[in-house]
Amino acid sequence: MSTTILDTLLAISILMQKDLEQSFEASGLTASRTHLLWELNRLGPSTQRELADALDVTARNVTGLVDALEATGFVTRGKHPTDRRATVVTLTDTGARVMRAMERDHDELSRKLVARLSDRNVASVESGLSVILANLNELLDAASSGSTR
Amino acid sequence: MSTTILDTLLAISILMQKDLEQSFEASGLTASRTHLLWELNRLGPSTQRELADALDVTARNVTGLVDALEATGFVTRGKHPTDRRATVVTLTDTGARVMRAMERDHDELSRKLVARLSDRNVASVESGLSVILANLNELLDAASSGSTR
DNA sequence: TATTGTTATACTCTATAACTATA
DNA sequence: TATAGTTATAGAGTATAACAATA
Repeated sequence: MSTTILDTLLAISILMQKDLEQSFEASGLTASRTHLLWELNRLGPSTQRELADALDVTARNVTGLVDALEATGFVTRGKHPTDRRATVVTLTDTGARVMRAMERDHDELSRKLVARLSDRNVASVESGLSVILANLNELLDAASSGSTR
Repeated sequence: MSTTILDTLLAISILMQKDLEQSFEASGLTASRTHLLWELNRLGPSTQRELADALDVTARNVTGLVDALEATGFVTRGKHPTDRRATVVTLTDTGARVMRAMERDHDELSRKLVARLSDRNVASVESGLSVILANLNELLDAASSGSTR
């Protein structure tokens, strides 16, 4: 039996992760901490609760990640203007600089990924992958509604 | 700027992992333990050293995974016929049954993934992904030879 | 009463280093 | 000497539960 699209996609997943790791390991970051920084960069200054929701992890988990990122100088904790329970997490200059570098790496990977593919091929892969993504979303929706029923 | 192939592939990676998790979480397995079982199923009865190499983790790590899988009845440890230092890990009947179910889930996902795609589209996505996979391999080879230099 | 974030505790995965038994 | 696997130790990520401060 030949290799399927699923197997190729799984192989691609592993290699993409390895490639992205090289971006953040050089900065002394881990995958989870980078993920938090990525969301923080996307959302702008956020409470830990907002980050917990964005990352889909517990509040306790965010406390640990922010502790580590604060200790290593990537983010700072500040007071929330109106809610005295909440903490506002903000990128430091270092954090913002690292995120800009990461965005550049991301864009570069994006380009290199489709090297040796014609524009027409890129378009057909793009549309095919959109269908696959939609299929996956449907599968997971069906599964979760099934198990919740 | 529109969504790129990289972003779509990253989204697909996450959903594929979520879908596959449902296969093994129901059996009380974790991702790492499932990965070990998957390799063991592929290789047949193996020493822990062979598993460590296949999974690209340390020997210590395999000790822990095999401890857990042995305790929960998925594998057994046996003597190596000629090397008295080595341990041979084998799937139990339960382990083998779970792996057959996992293979069925894998095949089913493989089919459902490309639902609503014509055969011709599947072929063009398949060939496009092969090129992308090759591009990634080249990128990582270049990076590792660069950092080893 | 509900929410935000922390402390307390525990489990899994992972790694390095030192060690035992064997090769 | 080298290898297979274990013990010892440590760090990261994750989770649940109890709690204090605040809403």
